[in-house]
Amino acid sequence: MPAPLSQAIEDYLKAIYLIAQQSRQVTTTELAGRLDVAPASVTNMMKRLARMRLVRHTPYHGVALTDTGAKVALQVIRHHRLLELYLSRQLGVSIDQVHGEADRLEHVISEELEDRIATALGEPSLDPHGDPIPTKGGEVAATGGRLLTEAAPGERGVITRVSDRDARRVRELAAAGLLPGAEVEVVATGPRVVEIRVEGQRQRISTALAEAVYLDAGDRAPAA
Amino acid sequence: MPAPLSQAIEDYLKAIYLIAQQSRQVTTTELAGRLDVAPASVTNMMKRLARMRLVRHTPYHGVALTDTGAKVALQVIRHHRLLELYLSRQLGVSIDQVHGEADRLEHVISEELEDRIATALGEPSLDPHGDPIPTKGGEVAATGGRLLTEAAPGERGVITRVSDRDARRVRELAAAGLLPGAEVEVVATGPRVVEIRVEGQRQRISTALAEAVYLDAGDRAPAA
DNA sequence: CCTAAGATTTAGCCAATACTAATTTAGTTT
DNA sequence: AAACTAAATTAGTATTGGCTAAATCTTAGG
Repeated sequence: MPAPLSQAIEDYLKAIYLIAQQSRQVTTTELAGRLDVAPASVTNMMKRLARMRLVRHTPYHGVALTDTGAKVALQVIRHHRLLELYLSRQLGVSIDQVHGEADRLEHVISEELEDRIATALGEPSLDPHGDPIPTKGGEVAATGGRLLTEAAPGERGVITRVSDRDARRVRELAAAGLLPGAEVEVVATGPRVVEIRVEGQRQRISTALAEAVYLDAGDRAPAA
Repeated sequence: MPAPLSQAIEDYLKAIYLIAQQSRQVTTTELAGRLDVAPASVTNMMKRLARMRLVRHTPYHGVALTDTGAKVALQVIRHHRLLELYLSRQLGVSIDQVHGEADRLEHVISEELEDRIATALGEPSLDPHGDPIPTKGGEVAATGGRLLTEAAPGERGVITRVSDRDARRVRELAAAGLLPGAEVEVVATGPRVVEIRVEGQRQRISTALAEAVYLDAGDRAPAA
């Protein structure tokens, strides 16, 4: 079997995967920002990962995961999301904290523990933020849905996903009742603020916050 | 707050604590053996830990934890034993595997998660091997009990503790029904083999195996 | 009381992973 | 097309934590 990969390597691969989902280019700076590391450190690591055939690196033009690299990334993401759900559901860890906790645990759980957690949760397919949990084989369900900020006034839908990147933002979303499953109707949109109705309650939230919320592909028109 | 200590440092402190429980001297070689590391590496680390005031190091004569060092060690051991119990009880991880799993998890769980685990378990005081779980304040119950190998034929007692150092040995103990709570009667002792009755069943086990088993301070004489 | 064996430490080295500062490249602007 | 800017890379350095080989200390036996 191959030598186990370091936590640092797993973090880089995960970050590359997640960035690649949103932009066609995975740049050095983007990675550096995401990992809170100097750009030079990223370049360094990219050369190492390329030598290990975990990424393909075109100097000055970004990196992409190889198949092997993607496998690793998906396995780490599976750990992460299973742990998030487990911590939330079985141990009552609050939704804004599960991400940070899982970021550390994801690197140290065994295959066996991963299986037991998945079984205990009933082989779930979504984490508490609505992100899909990759299968052991590395398949991931597509994440559909439209941005709350891109819905027109009058539209309504059910929240399917919220970004888990920043714990504070998640805490604010939770406080506003904006978590997966909640029903939202857009009342009015402005450049800085969005007015919505959540589970009957009228609310105004900042556009920044609303940008972390995704709705299902549901009705464009309000129900009668 | 102080910078968080590395996993390596935590491992050294834990090992020093555990060795100190059994021998008055904590030697370089003993540590090297326990941590599976070269003796020179231990010396190196001892100097570092001494500079950090986590241990007192008398060159050529061993180390001892400072109060600060002992606090850290006990906190790590608390994590370890809570996790062992949690994994065993809530996730069904087998008793010979919990130790290895906990060895990795112990370094990454937050204070908050520690608390939630302790609460979920009802603030337990013993781990699955019968080792006491230190309190948050760093108190540890004394581990009494006599070695199974030192009991005379005819004596009986309840197993209070088994060594968890080697997974294979624990697996053998589990297979023989020799886990904390089991009632044992010593039938005969020899240099290589011990004959016992466990929960009614006659068994012969190697002395090496029996050396990992501790009985309560109970009856020296067999019940009528 | 001296010496050899065994334990410990020292010296010098390496890999992983990060940093800053300096340089180079790519892409855009005039 | 020259020049500028932003991004990326290179060069050189530090720290952590490990290693081997060589030197040194402790201690038990003779």
